[in-house]
Parts: sequence; C-alpha cells; structure tokens
Amino acid sequence: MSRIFKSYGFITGKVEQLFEMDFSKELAPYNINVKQYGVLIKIDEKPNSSQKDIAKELKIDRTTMVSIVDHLEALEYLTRTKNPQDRRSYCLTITAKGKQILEDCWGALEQSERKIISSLSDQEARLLKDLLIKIFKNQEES
Amino acid sequence: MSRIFKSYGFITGKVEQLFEMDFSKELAPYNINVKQYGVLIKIDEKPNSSQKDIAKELKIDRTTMVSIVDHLEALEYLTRTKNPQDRRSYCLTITAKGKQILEDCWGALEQSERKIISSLSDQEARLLKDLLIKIFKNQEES
DNA sequence: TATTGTTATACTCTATAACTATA
DNA sequence: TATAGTTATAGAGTATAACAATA
Repeated sequence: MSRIFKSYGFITGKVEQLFEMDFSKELAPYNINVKQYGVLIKIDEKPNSSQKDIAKELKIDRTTMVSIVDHLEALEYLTRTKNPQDRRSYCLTITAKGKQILEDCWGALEQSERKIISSLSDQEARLLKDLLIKIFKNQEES
Repeated sequence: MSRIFKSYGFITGKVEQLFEMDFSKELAPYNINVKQYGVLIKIDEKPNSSQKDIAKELKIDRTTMVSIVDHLEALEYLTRTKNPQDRRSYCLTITAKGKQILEDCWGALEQSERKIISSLSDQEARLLKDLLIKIFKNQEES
C-alpha cells in the first residue's frame, strides 16, 4: 500500500476532496461555493455579527470577507446595516430568501454526504464524526 | 452546536487544514509543498512513471504537472529522461538527494501528525484512518 | 489522427498595504 | 491612536486552448 494511505493528512485531504467536489455541484445552481455557504450558516446562527466576527470564527481574512459578503448581498441572501452602537461595523442579517436557500442547500448537503459515506454503517459514520470533532476541539483549546 | 459540526464535509475540511498547515511548515525548509511531496512519494514508489501516469493517480492536471516536475527537477530531487520505448514521454526517477529528502520529510510528517491526533488513543487513531480509507476506496471502485 | 509534454493565458482564491470613516 | 471595512494590487494555484514532437 502506498505511503499516501499511511498518512492521516493525505487521506483526510482525499476524503475532503470527495465531500467538497460533490457538494460544490449541488451548490452551483444557487451561485455560491462551500466557503460562502459556511458564512451564510454562521450569519444565520449569530444574527447581527460583524464581518470581523464571522471572519475570525471561520479563519477567513477580513479582506476576503468583503468579497464574500458582497456576493451574498448581491444575491439578496443577506443584508448589511450599519451597527448603531458602532458605525464602523455592519450588522449582518440573513434574508428570508437567504434562509430558504440555507435550508434547501442543507438538504442537498445531507443527501450528498450520505452518498459519500454510504460504505460506512451508521455506527461507523457517527464514530468518524466524533473522532474528527475530538481532533478539532483539542487544537481549538491549545 | 453549530451546523458546521453536523456536516462531515466541513469538519473533515477543518481537520485537513490542521494537518496541511502543520506539515507545510515542516516542508518549507525543503522548498516544497504538500502536493509536490505527494508527487515525490509516487515517483519513488513507481520509478520510471511518466508525468501523465503520476498526474492521473493523484488527480492533477497534466499542465499543472509540468510546473511541479520542473520544480522538483530544479531542486535535483528527480530526473527526467526520455522513455526509449516512447520518446514522447519521460521516465521520472527520484535521485539520491530526493530519496534523502523523502525520508527526512516522512519522519517530520509522522511527528507532525502524531501531534495533531494526540487527543486520540492508538485504537481511535487506527480506527479513524481505517474509516477514511474505507470511504476513499469505495468511491475509487465506483 | 492521437498522445505526451509544453507554453500562453486567464481565472479564482488569497494575502499585504494603504486608504476611509468612525471610535 | 486604534478599529471595521474597503480598495488596489500582487502572488499562488489551477484550468483551457493551441502548439511541437512523436506515435
């Protein structure tokens, strides 16, 4: 067996590619990519966040954030309103249209992921996610 | 808990980022990135492969392959020699210097990955890798 | 006519630095 | 003086199309 499969990094990258490629196709009709969808999720969960708040949480550069929010605003998936408490920043809010897209895409995401992990039992799938979350949470702490 | 962590794709991407970022730092002194290191591994395992062979296996575009091999050749990590059986293609071969770098970096990779997965038990780590390989192998077949 | 490798080119993604408006 | 957001710009990384050499 190739060394490629002895490395956690390489195999994780390959599997990530599978998820990313399939879900990207699902998102294409909505004119957004996976990163932009991630931002939409966060804005839905934390309404009135600023661009900086979202950028920090998702580890996106604040200049990159501008074009992402521009794009989602142009599609009318979110609105920018000046924060009255601090007029330097915006309050980002998801629109009804954005909320609809969010839910539609979530269904597509679940379907896409079920397809990718179809070779795993329910127990194995749950275990996989738990292990990945354990790794991620561990480094968030440190 | 955020929807981000309910998605296999997002959490796999986050963990992949951890592996990638850490190993990239280890590779920097050798002047190569993770993708280029992957190519070096393949050339070591299948000497005399053509650029197309490697490109196909690692799902890299053949035009992208040119610059990767240019780079590794400039560093004297591999050699290009015309294939006598088919002079359109090259036989790619790792050099002694390339082999040395390969092994040095492999040690660095193992150390880097042990650090990232330090919150898992040996059994959990083995299980994680098995599950990821199972997903990848499954789609390779289809 | 098809294939391997190459080049030119363009497009996306991202990051750095300098700017503006607000604090 | 510092911060949120913006713009201009440049650097990766990647993909498409046209080309040369060889089959």
